[in-house]
Amino acid sequence: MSTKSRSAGEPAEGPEPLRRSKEAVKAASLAAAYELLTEFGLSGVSVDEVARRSGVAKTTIYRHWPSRTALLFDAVMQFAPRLQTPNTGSLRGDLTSLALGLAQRLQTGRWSSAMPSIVDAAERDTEVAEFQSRTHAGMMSGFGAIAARAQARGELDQKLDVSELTAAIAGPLFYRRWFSRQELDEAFVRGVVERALVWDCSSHG
Amino acid sequence: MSTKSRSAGEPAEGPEPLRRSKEAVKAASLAAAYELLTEFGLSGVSVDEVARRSGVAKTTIYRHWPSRTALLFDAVMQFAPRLQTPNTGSLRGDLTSLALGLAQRLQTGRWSSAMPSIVDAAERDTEVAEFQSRTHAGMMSGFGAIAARAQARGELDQKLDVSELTAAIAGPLFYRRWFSRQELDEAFVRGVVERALVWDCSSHG
DNA sequence: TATCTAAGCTACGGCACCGTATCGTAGCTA
DNA sequence: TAGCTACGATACGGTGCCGTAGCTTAGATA
Repeated sequence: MSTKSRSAGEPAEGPEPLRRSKEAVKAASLAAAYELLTEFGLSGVSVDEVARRSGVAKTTIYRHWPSRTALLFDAVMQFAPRLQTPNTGSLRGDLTSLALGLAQRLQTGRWSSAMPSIVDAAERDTEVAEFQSRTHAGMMSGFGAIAARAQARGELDQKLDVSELTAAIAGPLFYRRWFSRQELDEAFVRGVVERALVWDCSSHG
Repeated sequence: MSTKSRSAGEPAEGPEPLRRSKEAVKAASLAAAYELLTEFGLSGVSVDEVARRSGVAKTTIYRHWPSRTALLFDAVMQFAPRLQTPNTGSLRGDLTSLALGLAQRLQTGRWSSAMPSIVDAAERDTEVAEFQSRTHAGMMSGFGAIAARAQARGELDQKLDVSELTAAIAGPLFYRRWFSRQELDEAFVRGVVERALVWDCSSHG
């Protein structure tokens, strides 16, 4: 009821400054919003609740963001994950590594729990839809990088449509995670990658 | 302000019976709920709005369903679509037809607009999750039927995992519809099916 | 020490929603 | 005609939310 937080993040116990700096306040608000987002989805992020969790006064939050939506955008932006692009030297190795990383994120990442609510919002709000498209493209850019390298090595057909390759691999993973709700084990992921490789390498030649 | 509706569906203008039968009232409520669901997603279905749209008094709605959630379940159940299983005589023909039908539904079906909100709800409510799994399995049962026939004809490896085949085809379609937000043209759909066939037929032999 | 910036608190008006209570009444059936 | 069933209208209590107002005060800076 009295001891307030210390810096970005949870309400800690240090009796430090009862008043936080502008930056600390913004960070704490965003952290709480992020937390709520992953826990309850977009609709679970209310300004009142962010204020409660962060220990930042609601009025203060409104001094930093003009509306709930603005805060939400900032929070989503902040943690939009980007898959890091592996470089194993072979197309098969790269794709397998990337796919396994993606599967990992899908299963354990807190982001994957917030995703459906964003997709849902995008369904009826064009601004969100554009934002989501952009963010998503960024997240999946690893596929493009990998394909480009493979093409440079002559390992992959020059005129292959990267977006098809991406859909062929990410699609089945996403499908299992959110639609059929089956397990995403390593065998499945490797199978998906092999399927994509069979097509791209042998069937075109 | 005064003239009420006629039967199941929209508030029509005929000054017909101001009081509808028990059945008509239930049908009208469900129809309105369905409409709101496809238009605004799960969270857009409020009892007040259902009452407004259907012309059924809120009190009456509560006489038929104990809670908003119960009404929602009924409404979702009612229209959960089931892809009809084609029978063209060949595996390629069947899968292509099924996939094209699915793509069609994804792009034009009102159901596809409600889906993300259900997935989102399933993310944090196990009851919804189970419901969704079941419904989804039913919707995708066509793949199993097709595969079984192909296996009986010896066109398909007996030990193929149908769920992998389903994921390989439905996955990329869903992915494009909701995640990458790209167009789902016929060429893409056919490509996805070919990819699946290449694997299942040649690579195993 | 004086000043100024920005955080904190309490409270509010407005709205949408859930679920219930109360009363009135249409229309069927005995 | 009497009575029963189920719908309709209004209203309410309670909650959660958005965004704002008014005021206080900590802490950095000049």
